[in-house]
Amino acid sequence: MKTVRIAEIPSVLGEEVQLQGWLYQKRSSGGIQFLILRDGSGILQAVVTKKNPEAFEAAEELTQESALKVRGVPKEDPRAPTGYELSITKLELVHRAEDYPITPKEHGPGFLLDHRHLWIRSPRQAAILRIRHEVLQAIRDFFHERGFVATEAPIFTPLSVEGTTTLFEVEYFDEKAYLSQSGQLYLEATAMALGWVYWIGPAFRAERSKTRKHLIEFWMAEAEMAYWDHERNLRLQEELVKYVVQRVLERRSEELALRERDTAPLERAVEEPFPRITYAEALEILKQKGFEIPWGEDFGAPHEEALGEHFGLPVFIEKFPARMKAFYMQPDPDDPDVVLAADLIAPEGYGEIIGGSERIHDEALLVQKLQEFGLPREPYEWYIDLRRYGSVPHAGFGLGIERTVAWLAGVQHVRECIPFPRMLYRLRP
RNA sequence: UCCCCGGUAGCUCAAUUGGCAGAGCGACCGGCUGUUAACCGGUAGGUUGGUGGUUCGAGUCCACCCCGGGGAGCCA
Repeated sequence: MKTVRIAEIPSVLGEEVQLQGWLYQKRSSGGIQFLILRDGSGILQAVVTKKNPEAFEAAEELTQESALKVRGVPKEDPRAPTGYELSITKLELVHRAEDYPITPKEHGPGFLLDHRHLWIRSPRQAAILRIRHEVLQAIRDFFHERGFVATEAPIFTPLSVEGTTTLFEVEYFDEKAYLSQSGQLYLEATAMALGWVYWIGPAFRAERSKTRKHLIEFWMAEAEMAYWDHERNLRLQEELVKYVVQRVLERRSEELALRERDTAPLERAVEEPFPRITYAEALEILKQKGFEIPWGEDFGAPHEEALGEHFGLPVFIEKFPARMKAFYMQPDPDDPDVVLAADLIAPEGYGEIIGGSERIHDEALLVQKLQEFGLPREPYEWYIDLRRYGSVPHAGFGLGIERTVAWLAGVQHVRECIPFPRMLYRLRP
C-alpha cells in the first residue's frame, strides 16, 4: 500500500493508496457521506457509502479536525470541489477531535486571531503560507544563482538603524540592547568581506501602528553589494521582484486560484518594465490628482495608493529629499539636496515593498550626517570603521516579505501573511 | 499617540421611544444514497465586557475603566 500526499493524487489515479490527514469538513445524505480531507499539501473530497458498513460507521463518528488515515481509490470527478475524489475502502481514526471552534461559517478577525494556531489549518490560510514559502525560496534561489553569499545579522544590537523611538529595549546582562530594526548596517560590513551578500530575517519595530500594512515583527530580505551604485541596485531589485512573481505564478497557481487572485496584474509585473520616477515627478503626478504636497514632505498611504494606481505596475520613486530619509544614504552628486535612494511601491494599494539606497562611503560625510541626525557616535564607531579601511561605494535594499506576500496572494491585511503575527495589542497566541 | 466604530449564547448578529433577551450557524438526538458553507425535524445552551450612576424598570441613557476592530501618522 502506497502512502501519498493529496498534492500527488493526480499521478496515482485508479490505484489504491493511503492518505494521512485531518477531516476539514463533512457532509452527509443518509447512505452517503462526503469527507473533505486535508493533509497539509491540499484538500480532497473522499466518499463512503453504506456498501462499506465498517468505514461508513467509522466516518459517522468523525468530528471536524479529527485525525485519520484513509485508504481508497482516487479518480477524476467533476462533482468534487477540486475535481478529484477518493472512494474510501478503509478508514482508521487516529484521534477524535473535541468540539472544534472554527467552523466553516463566518468568524470575526478577533476570534480568528485568538485561534491563529488553529486558523492556519483553514485552506485559504494555508494557501497564503504556501505562497509565502514560495516567495522565500524564490528569493534564496535568485540570490544563490547570482553568486550572492547568504549571511546573517544579529538580532540583539546596541544601536538604531531607523528612528530611536521605535526600538524594543531588552536587558542584555548589565547593559541595554535593542531588537534589530534592520540588518543593514551589519550587512554592509559582511559585503566588504564577501562582496555580494543577502539575508532573510526578522525586524522589530515598536511603532504604535494599527494598519493593514504593519506588523511589530516582520521579515525582510536584505541585500548589500560592494562596488554597486544606485542604478545597478535598482536593476537588481526589479529583476528580483519579477523573478519572485513569476515563480509564484508558475508554482502556486492552485493556491492563487483558491484565493481567487486575479493574476492579470501579476503577469503584467513580470512582462513590463517598472516605471521609475523621481520624488519631484511624483509630486507633479500627485498634484494633477489633486494632492498638494510641499517639497520635503513624505507621502501618505493615499498618495502611495494613487501612484500605484496611476501606473498599474510596481513603481520606483527615487531621489528623495535627504532630510526625509536615513542618515546613511548617499547624496546625489548632481543635487546634494536629494539622496540616491528609491522605494518600490506595489500596485493595487499594497504599498511600499522595497526601500533601498546607495550608502555613504566617505568617513567625513558619514560622521557629519550622524551629527545632523542627532545620533550618538559611540555605538556606530565600528560602522564608521568600514569607511576607514578600503571604503568603496556600495548599495543595498530591503524587501518586506509580508507585504510582498499580501500583494501576490491578494490578502487585505499583512497579519495573514505570517504564521503568528505580532501586532499592537496582540501578542498571543 | 490621535480620530471613528464595536463588546449580547461556542460563532456571526438581532432586540422599535428605556418595558417578557431572540435568530441563523455550531454542538447533541433523529431523518435523508451525490453533497458543494447540503437539507428537514427536535433538544440543550445567557452574570448582555467591568464598576458606579439615573429610573418604577437599563442590553438600551450617563460617567469612568478594560478589551477589540478600522483608519491616520510612521514605516517594509
